[in-house]
Amino acid sequence: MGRSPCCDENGLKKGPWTPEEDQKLMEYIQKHGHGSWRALPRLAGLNRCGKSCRLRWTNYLRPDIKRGKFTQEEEQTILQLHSVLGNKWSAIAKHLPGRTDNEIKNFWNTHLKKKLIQMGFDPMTHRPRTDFFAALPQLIALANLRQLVEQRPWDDHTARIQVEAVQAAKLQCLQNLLQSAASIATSPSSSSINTNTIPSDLEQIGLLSPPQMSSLSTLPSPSFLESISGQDIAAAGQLPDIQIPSSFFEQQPTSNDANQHSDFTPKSSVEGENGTPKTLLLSENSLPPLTDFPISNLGDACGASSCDGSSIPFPSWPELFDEQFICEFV
DNA sequence: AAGAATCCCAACCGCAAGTTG
DNA sequence: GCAACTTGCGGTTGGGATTCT
Repeated sequence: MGRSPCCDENGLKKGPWTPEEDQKLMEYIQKHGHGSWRALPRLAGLNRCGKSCRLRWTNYLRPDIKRGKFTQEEEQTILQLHSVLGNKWSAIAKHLPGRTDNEIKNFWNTHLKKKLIQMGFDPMTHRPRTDFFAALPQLIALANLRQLVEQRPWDDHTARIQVEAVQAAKLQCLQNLLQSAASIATSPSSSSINTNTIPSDLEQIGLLSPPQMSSLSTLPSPSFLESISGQDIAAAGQLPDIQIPSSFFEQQPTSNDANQHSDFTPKSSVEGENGTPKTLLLSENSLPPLTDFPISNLGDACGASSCDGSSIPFPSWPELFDEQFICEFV
C-alpha cells in the first residue's frame, strides 16, 4: 500500500498537455501498449509522471472515447445509475460506452445535479428536498425582524405579515417548481425526447412512473438492476427509491405543440390500469402530485442536505397550498 | 466596450485497494 | 505477514470560455 510517489518527483511537468506530448503518448501506447504507467513517461520520452499520462490517455486520448454532448438517453442512464450506485463514477461509466468517469462526474456536477436541485430533488437521494420548507420559519422570522427594525409597534398587522411571509414563500416555491419544469422543458438538450416516444426499455428501468407514483418514478425494475453487476449493487447497499420526476425529461412543446397547448402544462406519463402508458395532462388548476412522498423509509438512503434531522416532513399539496392560495396564484 | 460573474472541464491531489517480491 | 510499488477512484481546483451587467 502507500501513496504513489510519482507525482511528488521534482522536475516533472504539470498542467495542460501540449499537442506534441499527446502525439508522443499516443504513438507510444499504440506501438507498445501502456504497460507500466510508471515506466511509460521515460520510455515515451515524456517529462510527466505516469499518473498524469494514464489520466491523459484514459480521459482524453483513448481512441474509443465518445466526445460531445451527452444524449438524452445517456443523461437518463446516468440519473438512473446514480440513484442506485451513488457517486460510483467508474461503475456508471462502465454502462456508458465511450464515456469516462471523469466526464460523467463533470456532467453530473455541472448539469444533472443542478437540474435535480432546480426540480426540488435532493441530488444525493433523488428524493424531494425538504430544505426549502424547513426555511419557512426563517422567512417568517425575517418578516418579524423587519418589523422590529422598522420600530413599528406590534399590532394587528403582525399576524398578517406572518401570513404574507408564508404566502410569499409558498408562491416562490410554486414558481420555482413551475420555472424548473419550464426551464427543463425548454432546454436544448431535452428537445429530442417526447413522452409518447420514450422507448419501452426506459419504462422498464423505472424512468416512467407507475400509477401510484404519478409524476414520480420508483424503484428500477429487476431487469435494470440485473444489468448492473452484483458487486455494484452490493457496494450501493440498500437500494433507494428512485424518484426522478418524469417531467425531468420532457420536451418543450414544438411550435405545433405550442399551438395546441399555448400555456405550458407539465405532463406526467403514467400507466393505465392495464399497464399501458398514458399521458396525464395537468390542467391549469392542477398541481404536480407530491403527496406520495415516501416518508416511511426516508432515513435509509439519506444525503446530508435533507436528512440531517433538521428537516421537516414534506407536506402534502393540500396542506401546503390551500385552494384559496392556488386560486390567487393562478 | 469592458469588467464582473458564472460556467465548464481538463487536470491534479490524496486516499485506498490490489499486486508483487 | 509485511512493505514497497502500482493502479484506480472520487473530490477538488485552476483557468479559459462564455454570459451578464
